[in-house]
Amino acid sequence: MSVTLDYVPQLRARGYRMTSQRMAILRVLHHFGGHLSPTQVYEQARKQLPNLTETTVYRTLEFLAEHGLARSAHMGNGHLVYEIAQHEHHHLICRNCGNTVEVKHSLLKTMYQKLESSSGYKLTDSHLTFFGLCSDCK
Amino acid sequence: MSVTLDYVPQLRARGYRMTSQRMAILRVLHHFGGHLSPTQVYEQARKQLPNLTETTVYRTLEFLAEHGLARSAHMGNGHLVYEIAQHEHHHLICRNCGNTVEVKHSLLKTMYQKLESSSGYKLTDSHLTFFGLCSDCK
DNA sequence: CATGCTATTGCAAGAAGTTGCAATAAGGAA
DNA sequence: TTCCTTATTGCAACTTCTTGCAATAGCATG
Ligand SMILES: [Mn+2]
Ligand SMILES: [Mn+2]
Ligand SMILES: [Zn+2]
Ligand SMILES: [Zn+2]
Repeated sequence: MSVTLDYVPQLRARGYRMTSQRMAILRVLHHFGGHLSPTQVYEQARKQLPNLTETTVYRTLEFLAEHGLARSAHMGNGHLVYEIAQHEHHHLICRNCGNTVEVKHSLLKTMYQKLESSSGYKLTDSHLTFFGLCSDCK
Repeated sequence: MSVTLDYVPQLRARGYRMTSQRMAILRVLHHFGGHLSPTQVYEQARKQLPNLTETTVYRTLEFLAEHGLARSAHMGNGHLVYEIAQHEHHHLICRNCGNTVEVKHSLLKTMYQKLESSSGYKLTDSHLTFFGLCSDCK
């Protein structure tokens, strides 16, 4: 069965609706797997839904991220990219050559706990971007 | 002596120049202390330098961050803010009420080391933004 | 299946951020 | 001081992102 239908109950339960626009965008994110910019999502999703607008893409991506169906990340230039929400992970990018490595969340787990107990906050996000110099560039 | 002049040798050594635009922007960042959006920097700096353009502000802020005189941070909406580079710190923001707390870098130190040894990267950045729910909101 | 409520979308206008290029002005050298 | 190189800026055109509002369409209810 269609991947996107799995999300319907999640939305309904919170009073939201599944629309053709949301389905198309979820399908794009799910199929591509990696990070996509709003414009890239727009280009892809438009193939399925020609009268989709960029406005809706921006609003939908933000909506999906807010409700845990997608994750956003900034890749250094101040622009957000999005991906389908799956396993928790982070990114490490070389400032010089742009090479990127995925970071397991388990590496940050104890730090997250320290942060939570010292601040009283409950951390919700696990999709950070770190910057550094890779072994070749440093 | 003027704060901004202290930066001159740092720039010269790398082949860059100190300009009235850079001075004005550094003065604004230094005087304000906290995070400012490019537009806010523009508004302030323009008081000293009426024919400054927004283009130059964007390019200058990026330049200053790239060379360690300023730090950038994204505050959740995908937009960058800037501040003068001083002590290393991070931020923790409540997704619900927007309340923010400063996080000491020392809390992340051992995690940074783990990350470095497991990835082979040398981490350059210490100005992250974490998201969560504050004690009132969670 | 028809109706009504309201979440969601598209449109239009505007704000924010980017880029190429020619003119300007730091600042090293003579 | 004057000259010269080239880093830096301003301008104009463009792309990306945001917002208010009226029209549309999910979907719950009867
Ligand atoms: Mn990711
Ligand atoms: Mn900060
Ligand atoms: Zn590298
Ligand atoms: Zn809160």
